[in-house]
Amino acid sequence: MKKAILENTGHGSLGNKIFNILRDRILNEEYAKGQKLNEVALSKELEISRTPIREALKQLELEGLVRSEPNKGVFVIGFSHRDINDMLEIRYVLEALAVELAIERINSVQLDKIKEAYLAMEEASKVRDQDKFNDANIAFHESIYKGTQSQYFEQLLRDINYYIHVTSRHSIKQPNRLDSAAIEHREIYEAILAGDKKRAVEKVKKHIRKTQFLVKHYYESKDH
Amino acid sequence: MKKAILENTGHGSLGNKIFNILRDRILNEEYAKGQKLNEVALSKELEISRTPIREALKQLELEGLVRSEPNKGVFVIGFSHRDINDMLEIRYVLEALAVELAIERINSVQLDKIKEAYLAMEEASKVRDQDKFNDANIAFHESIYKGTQSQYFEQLLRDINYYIHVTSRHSIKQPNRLDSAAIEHREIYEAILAGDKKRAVEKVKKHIRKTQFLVKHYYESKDH
DNA sequence: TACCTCCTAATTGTATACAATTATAGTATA
DNA sequence: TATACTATAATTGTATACAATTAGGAGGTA
Repeated sequence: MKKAILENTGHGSLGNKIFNILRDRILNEEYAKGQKLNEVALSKELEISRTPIREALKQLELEGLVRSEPNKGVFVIGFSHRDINDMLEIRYVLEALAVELAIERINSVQLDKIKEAYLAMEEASKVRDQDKFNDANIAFHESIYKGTQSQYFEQLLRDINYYIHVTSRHSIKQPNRLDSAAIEHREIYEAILAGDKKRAVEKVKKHIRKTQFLVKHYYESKDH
Repeated sequence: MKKAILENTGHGSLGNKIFNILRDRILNEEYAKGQKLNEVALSKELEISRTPIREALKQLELEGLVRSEPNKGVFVIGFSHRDINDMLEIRYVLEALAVELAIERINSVQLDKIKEAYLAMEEASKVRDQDKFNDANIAFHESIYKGTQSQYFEQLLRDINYYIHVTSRHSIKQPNRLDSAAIEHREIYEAILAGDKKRAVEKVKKHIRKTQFLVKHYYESKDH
């Protein structure tokens, strides 16, 4: 019964599945800030042993979503609007760097995937399919990360992007945003294809700043 | 007998100690690239159970130093000179961003620690104490990271900095580098103290670029 | 009441046992 | 010889048992 929760959740070991579940819970603020994540309670709830739970908690700790106090337990750190904004600032500089490296190093397969993702975004934009658009959006950026041919870079940006995406996905759900976002991605793709670093960096920066502005605006309007 | 290896190695749980040991081994290239890290072999060598070993391997995986194949094991990824340079590029943009944020947010305690670290560097430079200089250097930068008041930022930059420090520490061991490095840090500190973002960013960038140049030069001369 | 001490229960840390998967080697077959 | 199959060993994944540490409360004392 309860195990259904595990079935549609990522692939790989139980630990990874639990990690995905807990990460989403934290990013969706289902746990209060500072709340302790009890191992046996979680293992009972999810009907598995403590071992995969501990694996997942370790992973969350390294992602910076919980902090672990020796012999005491792990506690939810949570995040503020400022944290989200900081993440976007980090993403701003790193995406710009990534696209520069990608232009130098990307191969044709990865380039095709960018194009594919961009076309999917354009299509999703036309039919107003937010979910499809989001998936294509993620695929677009991850293809750029892969293009850097840097394992570390790829992983780093994927994590940051996921964090931002989950925490601020509501703020981007604006129907008329899809069209402009599609255009922005097209511009980025074309600059990469042309091997024009300067233009690519400029377009990426413009895109991230726009996203940042929307997120910020969303939270400010929510606070008042 | 063998347990002596664990005694001077970090604090906290066994898993963390093992993590530190294995990370240093990988960064010091004591394991060949692609080599498999066998859990029972490691647990026998270090005379502990598999549990802390697995913890450490998980941590290494998230740091991007090993990759894990389901039901097969974890394998050393290793790193190239290009990886080190990529790290320095990432550090270049992130340190610049960090110092900007730090100027906005830093408190007096953290500011004092920067000053303290800078003075220690100057002293170490005078007496040509490389180890003391390195420690102070790390403390200096980590105080800036803390000044951002961003848990995530702090952790991210600490990891990157450690990676760079361990992999390229030989290249920076140049006695006459100490003096100029001390001056560079002094300039950074003074700019932070004055709250001059523009100048601080400029000085940080100059400092990282210089480090990057030395590391690059070192590896290029080693290759030929 | 306030504070200390001790005891017990709860919780985390580590070791071991068991299950599931994968690698290896040997044999049979074409 | 080369290939496919099978049995066995080795290895990882998960569960459970045990050890060490911490939290919380009962009871005593000033």
